[in-house]
Formats: sequence, structure tokens, C-alpha cells
Amino acid sequence: MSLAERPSPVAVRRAARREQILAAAEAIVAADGVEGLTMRRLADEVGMQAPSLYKHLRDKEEVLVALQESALQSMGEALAGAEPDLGSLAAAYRSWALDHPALYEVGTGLALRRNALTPGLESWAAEPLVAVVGGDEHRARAVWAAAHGLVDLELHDRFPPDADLDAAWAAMVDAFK
Amino acid sequence: MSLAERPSPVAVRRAARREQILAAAEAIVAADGVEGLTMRRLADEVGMQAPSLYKHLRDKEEVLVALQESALQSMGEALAGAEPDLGSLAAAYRSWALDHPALYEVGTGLALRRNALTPGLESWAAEPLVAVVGGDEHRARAVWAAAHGLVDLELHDRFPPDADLDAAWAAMVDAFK
DNA sequence: TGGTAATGGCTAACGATGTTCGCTAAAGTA
DNA sequence: TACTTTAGCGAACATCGTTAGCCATTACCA
Repeated sequence: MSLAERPSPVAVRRAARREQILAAAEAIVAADGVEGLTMRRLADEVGMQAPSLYKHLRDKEEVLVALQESALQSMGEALAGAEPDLGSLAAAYRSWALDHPALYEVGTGLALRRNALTPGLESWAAEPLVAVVGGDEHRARAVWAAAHGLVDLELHDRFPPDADLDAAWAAMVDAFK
Repeated sequence: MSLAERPSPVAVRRAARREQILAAAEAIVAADGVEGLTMRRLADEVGMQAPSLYKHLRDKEEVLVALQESALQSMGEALAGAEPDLGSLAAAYRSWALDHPALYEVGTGLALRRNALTPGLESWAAEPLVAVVGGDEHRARAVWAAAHGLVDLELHDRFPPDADLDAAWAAMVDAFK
């Protein structure tokens, strides 16, 4: 850190305000889902008027992209903390998603804005999975997709109410073992 | 069909109007995606004003549910027409989805309104898949989810641009073979 | 230290959205 | 023919994301 690069106090405050807004956005989404996230509601939560948000953010999409990044980050940590076998990873994936259903939706339901995302975050999050299938990227994508599909369908209530989802997950893990 | 059950001409016209509206809705979604489907736009397409739509439909959600049903129907037909092996079914699934991306989104992205749906449609559509995995319902759900996950991630641009998705599909099919 | 520029709030407002209301003319029915 | 139902209409409302314009405070610099 050279002197020239030291961030000015004003920049620090600016960044802190932005973080505060994004944290509030995440809280709203966690509490009330994506459809609960409104610019006015968000502004309210941080104690300002909606138009003032635009002094800190370009538009609502920027909020969603930030949430997407946050989701990827948190999910990646959950996967990294799991035992390095397919069953444990699958379980970690599923429980993270069920614990953060709305954030999961934001994280995976929006088209990925690659250039807006921290470079490498994506592959970093997927890394434990790639490792566990022996480095075969195609297989890794198939497993990832299977897990995502199971979660997505479960979250959207697409399985019959009496479906044994534990068994479905087991079947998936078994297939890729 | 007894005499008493024969639908009156007025009921027939009513139903036809409704069908016309839903067909227009499907066309709009196919052309411009779900976000292009607006009540005013829809009304315009069938030559009326937006409020008049509510003489035929309860609300916009009813339109979406109808589209969901239509998607399930069309997709089920595509699957039923495929060769009864996993590779062919997977290919049929994928190409239907890629041919109808927006309809696919409506069909699978919304929470399923089971009670609003034609009973049995769901399991009918899934039938070819269940058959090909030998009747094991858990395995069938895992395969279904894997296919859905692959399509969903592809449609949302979640795979790296240079990813070989044919290979990913092959890996999935191979795993469940 | 005083003057100037940038920052970060505000209110008002716009256009688009889904939807409700009340009216009316036509169609169907007795 | 008289009544009721139907299916359209325009006006309007609340909510949404967002823009414009204004203003006080803050930061910076001669």
C-alpha cells in the first residue's frame, strides 16, 4: 500500500454506505424473497429516500449483481468446508440452498453477468466439486447441474408432495459415484 | 354427451376467446420472453383494451398457469416422440428447451400450481423418463433434475462460454446409464 | 480562513405495470 | 317486447424503477 493508494476517508465512508445498502438488500431478500426487494423498501431500511440510493448505485440490477456475487461467495465457502466426497458436497450444496432459498434464486436464477463479477469467483466456488470428480470438467458440470436441478425443482415445489427427495439425492450421488 | 351437457353457443364463443388470448400470450412469450408479456400488450394483440382481459381471466397469473400447462403438454409430447433410451430422451429434452427457451422458463421457473393444473399431466409428461430408468422413481427424479439443471444453467448463461455442453450432457447420460 | 466545488440527501414527478370501477351497447332469453 | 347478462370501453389507482432539480453540508485549496 503506497501513500498514493491509501483510500481517502471520504472514499471509505462512501464504500461503507454502499456496503450497508447491500447488506440491507441481502437481509430483505432473506426475509421476504426477491419480490420483497424494492428500491423504496431498501431505502427505507437504510434510512433514506429511494432516489438517494442512486447516488450509491447505478440501478437495481447492480444490487442484484452484488447479491449474486455474495451468494456465490457464501455458497463457495459452504462447499469448501464440506468433506471432500461427493455425498458430503451434495449435502452441503442442498442445505446451503435450503437455508438461503431466496439468495439461491438470485444467485442462480439471474443470467450471470460475468464481466461484473469478481474474476475467478465462479471457478473458485466450483473447485471442490471439480476436485471430487477427479478433475473431469464435463462430469463436474453434469454433477453441478444435477445438484442445481434438484434444488431448483425442490424450491419451486415441482416434486410431488410425497416425493422422497433424500432418495432422489442419493440416486444422483450414486449415479456419479 | 347428453343434450343437457351440450355447451351453449355463447359458452363456445367465450371459450374460443379465452383460447385466442392464451395463444396470443404464448406467441408474445415466444417472441419477447416472459418480461415482454404485459396485460396491455396482450390486450393489444387480441384487439381489446387491457381491462377487458379481466372479463376472460382472473389475473395475469392465470395466464401464466395456462402457459405452464401448455409448456408441460408440448414438452411431454416431445419426450413421448423420442426413442426410448436415455440418450435420445436427454437430447429431446434439451432441444425442446432450447427451441422454446421462454416457454421453458415459464413452465419450470414458476412454482407449480398443482391444483390449477390438469391432474395427471405432470406424471404423464415424465412417464417416458420413468420408463427408461426402469421404473425407479428416485432415479427418475435425479435424471429429470439433472436434465433440468443442465438446461437451466445453459439458458441462464451460467456455463463458461467455451464449455463443451455436449460433453457435459454426455457425462450426465453416461452417469445414469 | 474564505471561497468554491463536490457530495449526498431531499421532493416532485414520469412512465410502465397490474388491476378495479362504473358505464354502455349489444346479445341472449323469457 | 322487456329484461338480464355479457363484453367491451375509458378513467383511475397503487406500486414500481428511475430522473430531474434543488439544497445543505462537507471537503479541498489559494
